[in-house]
Amino acid sequence: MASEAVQSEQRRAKLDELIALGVSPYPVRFDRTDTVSALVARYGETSGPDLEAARPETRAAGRILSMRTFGKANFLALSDGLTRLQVYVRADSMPERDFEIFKRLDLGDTIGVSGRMFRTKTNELTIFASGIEFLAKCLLPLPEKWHGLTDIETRYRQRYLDLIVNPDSRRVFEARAKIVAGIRQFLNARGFLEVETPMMQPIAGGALARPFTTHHNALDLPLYLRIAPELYLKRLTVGGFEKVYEINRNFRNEGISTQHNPEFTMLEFYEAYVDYQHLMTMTEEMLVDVARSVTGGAETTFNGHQISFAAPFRRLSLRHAAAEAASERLGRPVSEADLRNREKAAEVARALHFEVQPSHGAGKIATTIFEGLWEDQLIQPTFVYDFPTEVSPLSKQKPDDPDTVERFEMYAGGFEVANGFSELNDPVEQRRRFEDQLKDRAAGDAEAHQMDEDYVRALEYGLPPTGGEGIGIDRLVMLLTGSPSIRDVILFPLMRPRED
RNA sequence: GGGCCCGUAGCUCAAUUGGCAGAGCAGCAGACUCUUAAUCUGUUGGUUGAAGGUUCGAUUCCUUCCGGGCUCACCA
Repeated sequence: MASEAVQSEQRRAKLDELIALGVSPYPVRFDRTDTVSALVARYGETSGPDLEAARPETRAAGRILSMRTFGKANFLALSDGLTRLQVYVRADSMPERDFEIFKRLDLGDTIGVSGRMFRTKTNELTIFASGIEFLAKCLLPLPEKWHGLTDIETRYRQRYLDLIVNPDSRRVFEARAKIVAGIRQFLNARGFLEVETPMMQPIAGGALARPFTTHHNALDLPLYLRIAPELYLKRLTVGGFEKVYEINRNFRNEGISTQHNPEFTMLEFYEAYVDYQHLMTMTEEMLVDVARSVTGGAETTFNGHQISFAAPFRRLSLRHAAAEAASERLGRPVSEADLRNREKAAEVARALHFEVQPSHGAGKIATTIFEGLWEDQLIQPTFVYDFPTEVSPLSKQKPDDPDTVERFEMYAGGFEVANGFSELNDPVEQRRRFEDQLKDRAAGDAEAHQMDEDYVRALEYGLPPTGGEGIGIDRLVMLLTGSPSIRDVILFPLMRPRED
């Protein structure tokens, strides 16, 4: 029998044999002199004769990912997770005890190898083993060596297995780390201060979304997992931190899709004395900088599209673009003025088969039309700017147009990546906007903003003119790594628990 | 939450119109002193996601449930 349970039994039996030989089954440490990656980096270009002359000694460790045995001459592939290196094992070149260990090894076991570097007859860089130490047992059979692990569900549920056998998966998460590091470097170099603000908040503000709820026992206090750090970061700008940012998790109790995970990572940054125009320029600089650090250039391939982060990004005025697309779709003229008129805008939306709720004003309807007609076509990085005030409770109005705010969203790959605006810093107007939100809330909109008295008070102390922006890190990583699902760029995406 | 699709050995996949559940890898036993998905000989391994139903007979058809994928809605 060789079901999984039986194979596991067989592996355990080999471990018991090692114990009987006096081998420690789970030793505490192995003093390696080099990682496998370091050895390949150092000797990857060194010729066989040069290695024979130098005979460099090493102690390396890793997981066995393949074995080819020939009785007396044996080869195995040792991996440090990042790189593979061949090990040559022969009975007459190591203590008998070490060869007894070797004979009882399974694919997936972790070992330490001491020996010297050389090249085989086929010129492959190899450790000529003079000793083997057993370091950890793999009690379960690994996925197949050639096809790897392709089952999507298993890859997400058992990410460790995915990482062992699928190097491409590992590369995505290495790229993710580079992207985040690149963003920090970019902001730090410009004098931004990284801060941490509450994940648990008495009022879930800063965005329009349903929160997760929790409870603090000692204080008997209902709390929300934050949906955004925005209102806390702006309090810090009131406090005199003129350039702040935070890279951390947000939690939104909404649907799961290829572009949504209930917890996701967001960069938010705020800079005093700048407006949304400045933010757009800065975003172009940041993204091309980060793209270069990951892909080597400004280009990436996503869902079969070649995407370029080279500046300048396309710019579309929301109402203008919505009117233009609606005109084209309906075959009759629709003007921006029409989209500012509630009745006319609603009529256009219905003609386009978009849902219009009684509580929706002209601004919400114009935004719905825009998103419905444009969003999935915005493959190249595009700034959509000048949003209706109605859908932007925290943004500052344009000086000459109170129905429009200085706000933009950046789209790429067919979805929203960033959202930024000139911050509303008039406490009277902010209170009025919150009150509008409360009306929506009373009308049943669970995503409408709550009143935050302390935030209004902070504004009363005076927030300087400030620009602020959020960038969805997961989505940016999707674009820069060519990953079609957000679950491919989150190590442990949320899954429904499975009964084992 | 709605619609469509998927679930067969540890892994990757087959199975004709409803007619004996199979292969490769891994495993096990053996051969082999430079292999590269090593090769060769032999061999183990299945509650076909679960429970019902139709049928002489179900991996196959039907129902329900479980898990997943895509998509729509919500949203970032």
